[in-house]
Amino acid sequence: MVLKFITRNKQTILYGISLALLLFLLKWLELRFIIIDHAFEIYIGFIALIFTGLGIWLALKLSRPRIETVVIEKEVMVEKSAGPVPDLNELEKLNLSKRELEVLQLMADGLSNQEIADRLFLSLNTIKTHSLRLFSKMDVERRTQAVDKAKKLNIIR
Amino acid sequence: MVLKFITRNKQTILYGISLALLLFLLKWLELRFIIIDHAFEIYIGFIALIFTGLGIWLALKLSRPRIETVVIEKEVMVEKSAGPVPDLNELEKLNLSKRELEVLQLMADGLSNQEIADRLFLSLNTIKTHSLRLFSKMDVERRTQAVDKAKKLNIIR
DNA sequence: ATAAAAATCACCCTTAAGTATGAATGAGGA
DNA sequence: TCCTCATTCATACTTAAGGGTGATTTTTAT
Repeated sequence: MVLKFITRNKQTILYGISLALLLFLLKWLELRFIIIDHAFEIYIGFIALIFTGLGIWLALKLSRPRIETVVIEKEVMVEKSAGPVPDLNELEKLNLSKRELEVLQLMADGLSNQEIADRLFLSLNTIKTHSLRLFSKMDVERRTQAVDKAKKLNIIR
Repeated sequence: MVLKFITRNKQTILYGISLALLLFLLKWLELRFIIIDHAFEIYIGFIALIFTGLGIWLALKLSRPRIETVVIEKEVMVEKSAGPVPDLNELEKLNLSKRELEVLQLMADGLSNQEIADRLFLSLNTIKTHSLRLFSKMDVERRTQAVDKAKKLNIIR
């Protein structure tokens, strides 16, 4: 019972002990500097202890428990929207060339620029230019964004 | 040995040190106010305030927050297709942690590491480590591959 | 209580990706 | 024919991503 209390409040007890030690230190310093008034020191220490306790009590009483919200997503099946294929319209709007679309598809398959270059028997620099024009036309900045957008528009598989 | 003690009781020691600083401050103020004279009530009030604050701080630091679990059901639209959903099995095989999955999802949305870090209030380095572990677990080398694979396994939307 | 796993962050280094600019070539339309 | 555009490639630069190692802290499970 007592042991359990001790283990559970280990830190608080340690705090109390260190406080005691500090008061002793203060006492020692008091002697050193010959600035006296025992009653005053003790009084102050007492006040400090009491109000620390008050603070702790206040905090424990007033603090609202942290609420962890667990969101359970309930899946609801819904028909895949937008009908069969909004492909062609969107694709033409973007005005991508054959090569650019090819590069885009390979990007979506997770290939690096070098791998795309090897696959298409092109230079790495060429792939870079294609991808830059591609990003520009699709109004994105990264291949990951391009792939995401392209998939959402259904212009690639 | 000593080092271990220090690391283990770091918090308590920090409390002790800050308390010591506080007491020194009070000592100094005491000298000041004694010279000014008859500011006793103010002094006491000051101490009371400070130690109440200290107590509150201590309590908030030391007390483990009570956690209330609130379950909210949230309906989410899901595409009907995607076949028989090999989700959970595959997902568990990969043994991804919550964070890793979160990072993966944000990668799939085309965010850069920096943007993911900002979104999750984490360091860029943290995102890097998460993504490295992720790539390792998924047996891929690039974010684009990871996203592609994850989508094929239906472990992300 | 203690071990294990998850999560966080740092530092350093290498490689890939992205940016800017310029230029040559070839096919097809005006 | 002349012009446009797609395609190809280069050089040089900046930034982001990937990779390795180690440390601390928090959470979880035993």
